[in-house]
Amino acid sequence: MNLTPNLTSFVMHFGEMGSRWGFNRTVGQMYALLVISAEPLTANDIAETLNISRGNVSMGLKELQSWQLVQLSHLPGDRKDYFRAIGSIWDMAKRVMEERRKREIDPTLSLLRDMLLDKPSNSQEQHAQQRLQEIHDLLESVTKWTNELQRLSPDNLNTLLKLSSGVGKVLDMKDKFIGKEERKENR
Amino acid sequence: MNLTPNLTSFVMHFGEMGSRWGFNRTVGQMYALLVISAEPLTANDIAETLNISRGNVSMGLKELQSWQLVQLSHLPGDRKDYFRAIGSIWDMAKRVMEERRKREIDPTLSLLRDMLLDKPSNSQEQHAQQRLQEIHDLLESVTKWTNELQRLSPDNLNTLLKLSSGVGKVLDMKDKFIGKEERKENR
DNA sequence: CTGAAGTTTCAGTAATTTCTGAAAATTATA
DNA sequence: TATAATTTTCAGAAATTACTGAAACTTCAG
Repeated sequence: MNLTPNLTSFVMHFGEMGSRWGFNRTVGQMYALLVISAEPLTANDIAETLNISRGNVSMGLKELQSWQLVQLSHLPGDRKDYFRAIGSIWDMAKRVMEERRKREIDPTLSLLRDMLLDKPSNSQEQHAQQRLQEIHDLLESVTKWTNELQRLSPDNLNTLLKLSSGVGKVLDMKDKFIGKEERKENR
Repeated sequence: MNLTPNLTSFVMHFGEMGSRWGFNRTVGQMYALLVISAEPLTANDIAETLNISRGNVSMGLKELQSWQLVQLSHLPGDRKDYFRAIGSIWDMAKRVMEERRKREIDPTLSLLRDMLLDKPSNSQEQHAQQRLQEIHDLLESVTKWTNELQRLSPDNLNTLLKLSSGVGKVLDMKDKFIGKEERKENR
């Protein structure tokens, strides 16, 4: 398959970004290609279009499938495996968030839980535990919140994002009007 | 400086996680160490405690300063540079979010804006542009929303997180009660 | 100005991650 | 069952990223 220069540059860019989003360059390229492609593609199509090895494509597709971003399908009378991107772009964002939470937050949270069970054995640990507690609470809030997001439909996610920025403004107002003393109590 | 085994394992763990959060292993370790330490530390303290080279510490501190997570301070009558973690843990979360948005979202958003200005030159581009538009809109929403978050105090951030999960439930209810037809119109 | 105390830089090396491609495995067809 | 079509695996090569440590630089005190 041949891409226009514009689309090629998008695919390449997405590859670079991919590495920041948790998958490697070629996996990013592969996903971008599948997203913009109108029809499902075979692994060979992908390898050819992106100039990467067949083996690499196979591994990349496996990863994209494990992220549930890509789906295998078959054409009648054709033995080859065809792949296409599944879900809306919001679904993909949710998947990425969830995956990142698993990798980036969950392990730390569980380590922190364990550490906070131990009584601090000296003043160094005493001070450290306060800090750890703060981190723990933060991560726990974020986890709860992302769980919540997972359950929402794309429509509702959109609504929520918009509501949130409004609420942010309201909370700001509250701060402006309520006296310092009262605010201190809430800390 | 000598850490208890517990704290050592936390620092090491944070190092591993660091690489997933956008900075490398030793930078993560350095930050963890500074966060749990009651007093500011010198670059030498850090190098010794973590068993890493002095040069590496220097580079790492520079990076942490650029993220505005660590601050240089001086002790009276002492020429050495002391460093400490600044801000609450929420401030650090905000910084990480902002930094990641800059690296992970902004460049893609600006590429997409440019691409969407071009008229699609054939049916392949036609289809692709629809997809790109969706991605663009998503990224733009997320950007607006993170800008909003940046402005909130830790207190209000907390409140907002809690509110959001409530709102999520309400939106769910709406979906349950409103008939399918009506929902379709909103798509 | 000199040198001691401290910090930064950066070329080279080490460690890690990604990619290739040939061989092995799988699956369908005749 | 044999064989042809296709996919997967994985050892090693290539590319990337992180780290070291010696040399260069900065700053200050005498």
